[in-house]
Amino acid sequence: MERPVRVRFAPSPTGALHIGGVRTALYNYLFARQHGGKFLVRIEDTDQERFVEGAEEYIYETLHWLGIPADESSEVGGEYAPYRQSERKEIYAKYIQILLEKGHAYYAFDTKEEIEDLRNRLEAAKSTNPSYNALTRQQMKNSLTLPAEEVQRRLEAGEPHVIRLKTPPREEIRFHDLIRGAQYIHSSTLDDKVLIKQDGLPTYHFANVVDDYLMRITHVFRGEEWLPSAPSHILLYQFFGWEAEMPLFAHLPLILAPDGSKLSKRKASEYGIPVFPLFWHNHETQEDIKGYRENGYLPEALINFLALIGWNAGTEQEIFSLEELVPLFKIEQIHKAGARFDIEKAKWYNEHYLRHKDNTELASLLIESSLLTPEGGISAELAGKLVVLMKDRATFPADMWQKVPYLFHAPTEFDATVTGDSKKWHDEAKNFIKELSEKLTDFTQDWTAESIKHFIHEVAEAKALKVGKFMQAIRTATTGAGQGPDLMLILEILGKTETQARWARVEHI
RNA sequence: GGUCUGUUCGUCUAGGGGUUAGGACGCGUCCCUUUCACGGAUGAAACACGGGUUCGAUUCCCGUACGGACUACCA
Repeated sequence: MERPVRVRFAPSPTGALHIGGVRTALYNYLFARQHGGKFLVRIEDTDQERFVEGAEEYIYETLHWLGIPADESSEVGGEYAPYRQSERKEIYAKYIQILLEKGHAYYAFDTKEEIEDLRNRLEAAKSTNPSYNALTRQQMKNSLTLPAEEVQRRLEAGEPHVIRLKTPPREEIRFHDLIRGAQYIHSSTLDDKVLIKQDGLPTYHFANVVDDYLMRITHVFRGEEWLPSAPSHILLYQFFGWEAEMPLFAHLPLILAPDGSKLSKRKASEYGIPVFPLFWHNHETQEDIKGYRENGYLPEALINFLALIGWNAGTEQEIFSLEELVPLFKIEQIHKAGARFDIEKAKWYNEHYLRHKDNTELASLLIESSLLTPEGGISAELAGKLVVLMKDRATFPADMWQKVPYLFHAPTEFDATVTGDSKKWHDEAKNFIKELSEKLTDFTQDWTAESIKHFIHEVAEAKALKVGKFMQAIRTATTGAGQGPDLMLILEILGKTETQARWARVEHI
């Protein structure tokens, strides 16, 4: 009875993948790996009107970037191909026939206007279930109410129609959700879902059940938004006689905006939260939107952060690699309530992984982050030094050069909390800096942080002065900022000539 | 409106009939440090409300309030 675990991530290529979808994919991946099963990606492209060019490639690029690729997909193929629903049309046609023959589905010829009329009437009458359902279908134009000959005639004449699920009027539907436990829903609250649309393609409700069955899916992880329609899916499994092979369901809590509402694109940008994993160009609005990757988030940080939204190992551990997550992930530990997105914590994870990253790797990330900017083409040598200088004070790779503009341009403004403070900025300090610049002419050693430090100390000692008293003044005169990373390393990066020039200018500050 | 679903520090969460209700992010203070940051230490900060059940409820039950999802020939 134990079947090999097979889970699927079933995104719809209607635009860039949403961050919530990324988490769903991650949970699917973790579960599959843990059980030595298969993780598949099935493209749910049955809505031709909403199809967006490039969206499918985007999904795969995201999974590759995060290191959670699919075992079977429309990209790599697999035993149960095709994995694109638009290519499975005949399969659905065959299976809907079974339902039709068994009397669990029926043809409906109603126009959109007629359906809208029905809803308006029912709402006006304060119906508790104002929909096309087991009760109201009696008043509509369908193969249940029309004479068989007329149905036949309409079908042969090619009249537009849909095929609907014949929901039983009074039946308790029960199923077990792995996260929420036992679910009981009365069929009288359901509607007769459209299974096959007028264009001949199936709706999600139908395609998803048929495909999950055919692809031997054992567990369905999907967003909470599917919970209300799950009973209709259960009905489908029952009508097909597939209960024994029905997958177990786990409806994941939603990821919410900081204010507790749905994390929409608009809401997200309002709070400075990226919603997309990668860069996305919206052809409709001509909008370019940066993703987590372009913002400088590391994949391991995103994975760790996402995994902990709505799930917890039950320990006090906060840092998990993908590999660590695999054996630990438990459905029972998935939270029921929606979780608000906390960008500060995401940044903290990024800082953590940044600090633990290999310097060479960081240097190439840094260079990459500068490529399309005026500073572009930061040399490997400079990048290496910047990493040492800035690793501990950066949230994103680009911070390592963006937070030190004075390394690229001499400052024109100087921190007034220093230059305006007579205890920190006085003639003695200015004279000392001036002297440093003059003495630098005779400096012949290698220009390194170490030798520079030695030099400054020597000059100070010769005059019986304490260096500490001038350090902040030197820093401000050099960088314009009263605070920052290691000054000696900054001077080393600046080079002797530039350092001397900046120091020489001290009297004009 | 209806159906479903949820509610522990500001946020993510652990816990579960008797606990000083634990951790993390963020915030405050201190230490380290030439500054800042890192790091370390430390502090403030929560069981939505009302009824039960019970010797005892934050924990179990029922309501209330407040969220959220769904209510398409979209997924």
